Amino acid sequence: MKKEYSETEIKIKTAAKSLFLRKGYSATTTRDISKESDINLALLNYYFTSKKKLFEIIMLETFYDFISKMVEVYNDEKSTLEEKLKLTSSKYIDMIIAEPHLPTFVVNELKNNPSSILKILKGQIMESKLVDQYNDGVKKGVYKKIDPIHFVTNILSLIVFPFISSPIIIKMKKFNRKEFNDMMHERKKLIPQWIIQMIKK
Amino acid sequence: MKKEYSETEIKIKTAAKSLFLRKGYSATTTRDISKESDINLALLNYYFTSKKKLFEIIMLETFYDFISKMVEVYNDEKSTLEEKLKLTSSKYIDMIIAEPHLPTFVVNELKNNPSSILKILKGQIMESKLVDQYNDGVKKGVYKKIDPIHFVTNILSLIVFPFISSPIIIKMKKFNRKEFNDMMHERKKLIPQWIIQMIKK
DNA sequence: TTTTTTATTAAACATTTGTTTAATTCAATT
DNA sequence: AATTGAATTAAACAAATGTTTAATAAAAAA
Repeated sequence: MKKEYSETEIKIKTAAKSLFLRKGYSATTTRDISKESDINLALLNYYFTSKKKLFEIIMLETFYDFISKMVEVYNDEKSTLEEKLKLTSSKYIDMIIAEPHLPTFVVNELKNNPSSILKILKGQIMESKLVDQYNDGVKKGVYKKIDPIHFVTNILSLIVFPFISSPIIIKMKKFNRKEFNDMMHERKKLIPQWIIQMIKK
Repeated sequence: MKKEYSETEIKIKTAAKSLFLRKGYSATTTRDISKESDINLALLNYYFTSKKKLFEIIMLETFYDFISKMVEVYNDEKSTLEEKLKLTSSKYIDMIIAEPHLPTFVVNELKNNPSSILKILKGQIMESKLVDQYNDGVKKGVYKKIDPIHFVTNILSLIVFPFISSPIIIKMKKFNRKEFNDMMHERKKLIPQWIIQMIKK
């Protein structure tokens, strides 16, 4: 399944990923990539055929990472619903702090080319252990009976959206980057609490 | 303050807005705009000097609309906090259903050119009546004492993020557009309830 | 009507961009 | 050491793109 990449290929991919994430597909030129990776321009096409093909490889890998991280936690057999919430918040917030351009990148590709991305997404989320646990709670009468899509959506919204709107938050609160990140670390604890309150009867 | 635009200028602006929202700045060409608006290519520069200038005009107008809608409701003197939540959810969800490309457009510009957008954003949100009402609730001991930035962020997150991730939701639930919009209409009622539960002690 | 200003057009211009070619260097194999 | 194939390079190519020019048409002013 996995392809072995040579040193040069990795150099190209690394630079390309960084640029595509920061500036998007159209605004990134092949010469940008060759410069940033310090390889000859022609090698891009030599190894990856075209800018488009290179982009697709990077995009699929990135999106795959993004989804797997979630699915892993959601399907853990041992943990409770609340533990899953805590772990998801924590993992995702750390992940995005490390790569702040990730959300907008995913969002844009979702819009520009949904089909190719969504191939990766099967029933892993709506049929996950987490959703089972939510439905159990509904049956037992401890959680409100609402379509679990709202539950799943709300988790991601509260985690991801603040990053996307970080320039607004930073401006409103006169934050610097560090202060913003601290706020996000704070949310690791808050989001699971909020979600529980939202679903409890 | 406002400029009077001629018929041709409006044709250009309308086409350009539609394209910029759908495809973004870089992926939209001046020839695209001239074709879609059915005007001669040179008229774009004749009236708006450059693609960049045209984009800035459109972007500022769009962002201004986006913020004003929020600020209006947030600063209403007569309504309660809960009423403000209801009205915000309702207005924003309708607004984005009517123009689904708006969130990603704003998000991208926020990322690419935060300064020019954020000029519009003064203290209108953190010093709004809504935040006052929240702080009053905290003082009275009915709301939890948490930085109001979380409160404000959560409202926007729960409203806007589902649109941004609509392709994922549509895929997970095998929705069509209409079914997705129905889900969003449902959230008009749910979001205010959720927010209240989140802040209540 | 004549003149002057404004609006519109087709064509051209200079860059930029993705990709290819053909030559050269490097590494492995014989 | 000679040969073969892969890797790298500089240069070139064609197409796309933002912008300008110079000519014409239309509208407004004289």
